[in-house]
Amino acid sequence: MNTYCKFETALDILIGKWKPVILLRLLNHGTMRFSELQKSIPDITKKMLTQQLRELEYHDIVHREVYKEIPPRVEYSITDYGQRMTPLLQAMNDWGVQHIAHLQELYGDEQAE
Amino acid sequence: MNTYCKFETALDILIGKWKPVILLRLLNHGTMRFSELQKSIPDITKKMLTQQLRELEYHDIVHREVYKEIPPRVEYSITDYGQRMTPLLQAMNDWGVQHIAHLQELYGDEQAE
DNA sequence: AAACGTAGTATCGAAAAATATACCTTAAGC
DNA sequence: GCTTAAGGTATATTTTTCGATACTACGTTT
Repeated sequence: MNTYCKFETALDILIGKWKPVILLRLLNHGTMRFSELQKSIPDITKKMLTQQLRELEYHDIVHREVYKEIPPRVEYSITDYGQRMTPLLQAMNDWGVQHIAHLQELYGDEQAE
Repeated sequence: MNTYCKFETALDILIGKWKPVILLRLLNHGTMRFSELQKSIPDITKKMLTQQLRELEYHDIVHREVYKEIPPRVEYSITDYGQRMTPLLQAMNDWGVQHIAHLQELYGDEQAE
């Protein structure tokens, strides 16, 4: 690890209020259409959902399949490339779980941060 | 990985324009005093540096050692606990490097995102 | 011909985050 | 008794992100 470091790249595609949730939904669920995603994520607006999905699509993490039907149907799924990211997500998750316990140890219940 | 997922925790302590850089400086350099950090990070303001250091300190990633001298001296370093985070940072970094190459492949040089 | 359903886009504004600027404190040195 | 340097705090302003609302397109149903 030197002065030129790119772990921010991984952050970039993960940050934002909604990206983690969207990713989780798609990872657990396989393929989902827009409306399913929206229903499964309370309080997300169409605008946010679209925006975040487009960003994930740009990064080749999410695939967008449009069916030329009326009413329209658009299905989202994790790409093969995106799947290759799951070990990292898992590692981050494990660290996070561990860290919450660590904070607990340090500060007790005073407020769960 | 299920519906209850905490990889956001790892994100939390890493996000922000400056935290990654600060972490890197301290990881590469060992112990640094405030002014050294500030000099080594172009354009960061005192306020930002202080704020980010305090957050890292709260999470037990950074240690702050105050010397009661005049003029004051305060040295920052990565805690032992913080060191245990480096494999994760490394993994994120590796993924990031790889991902930049992937984007290159997909979109060419059109603009480096 | 009006209403419906799906998957959006467009516009505006509020809230949160980042940045800039000025000021404070301490004791030693001039 | 003013200046200097370290390590800040306080306050204001700019920038970015997020959200609320309204609108579009198009076939199908009523």
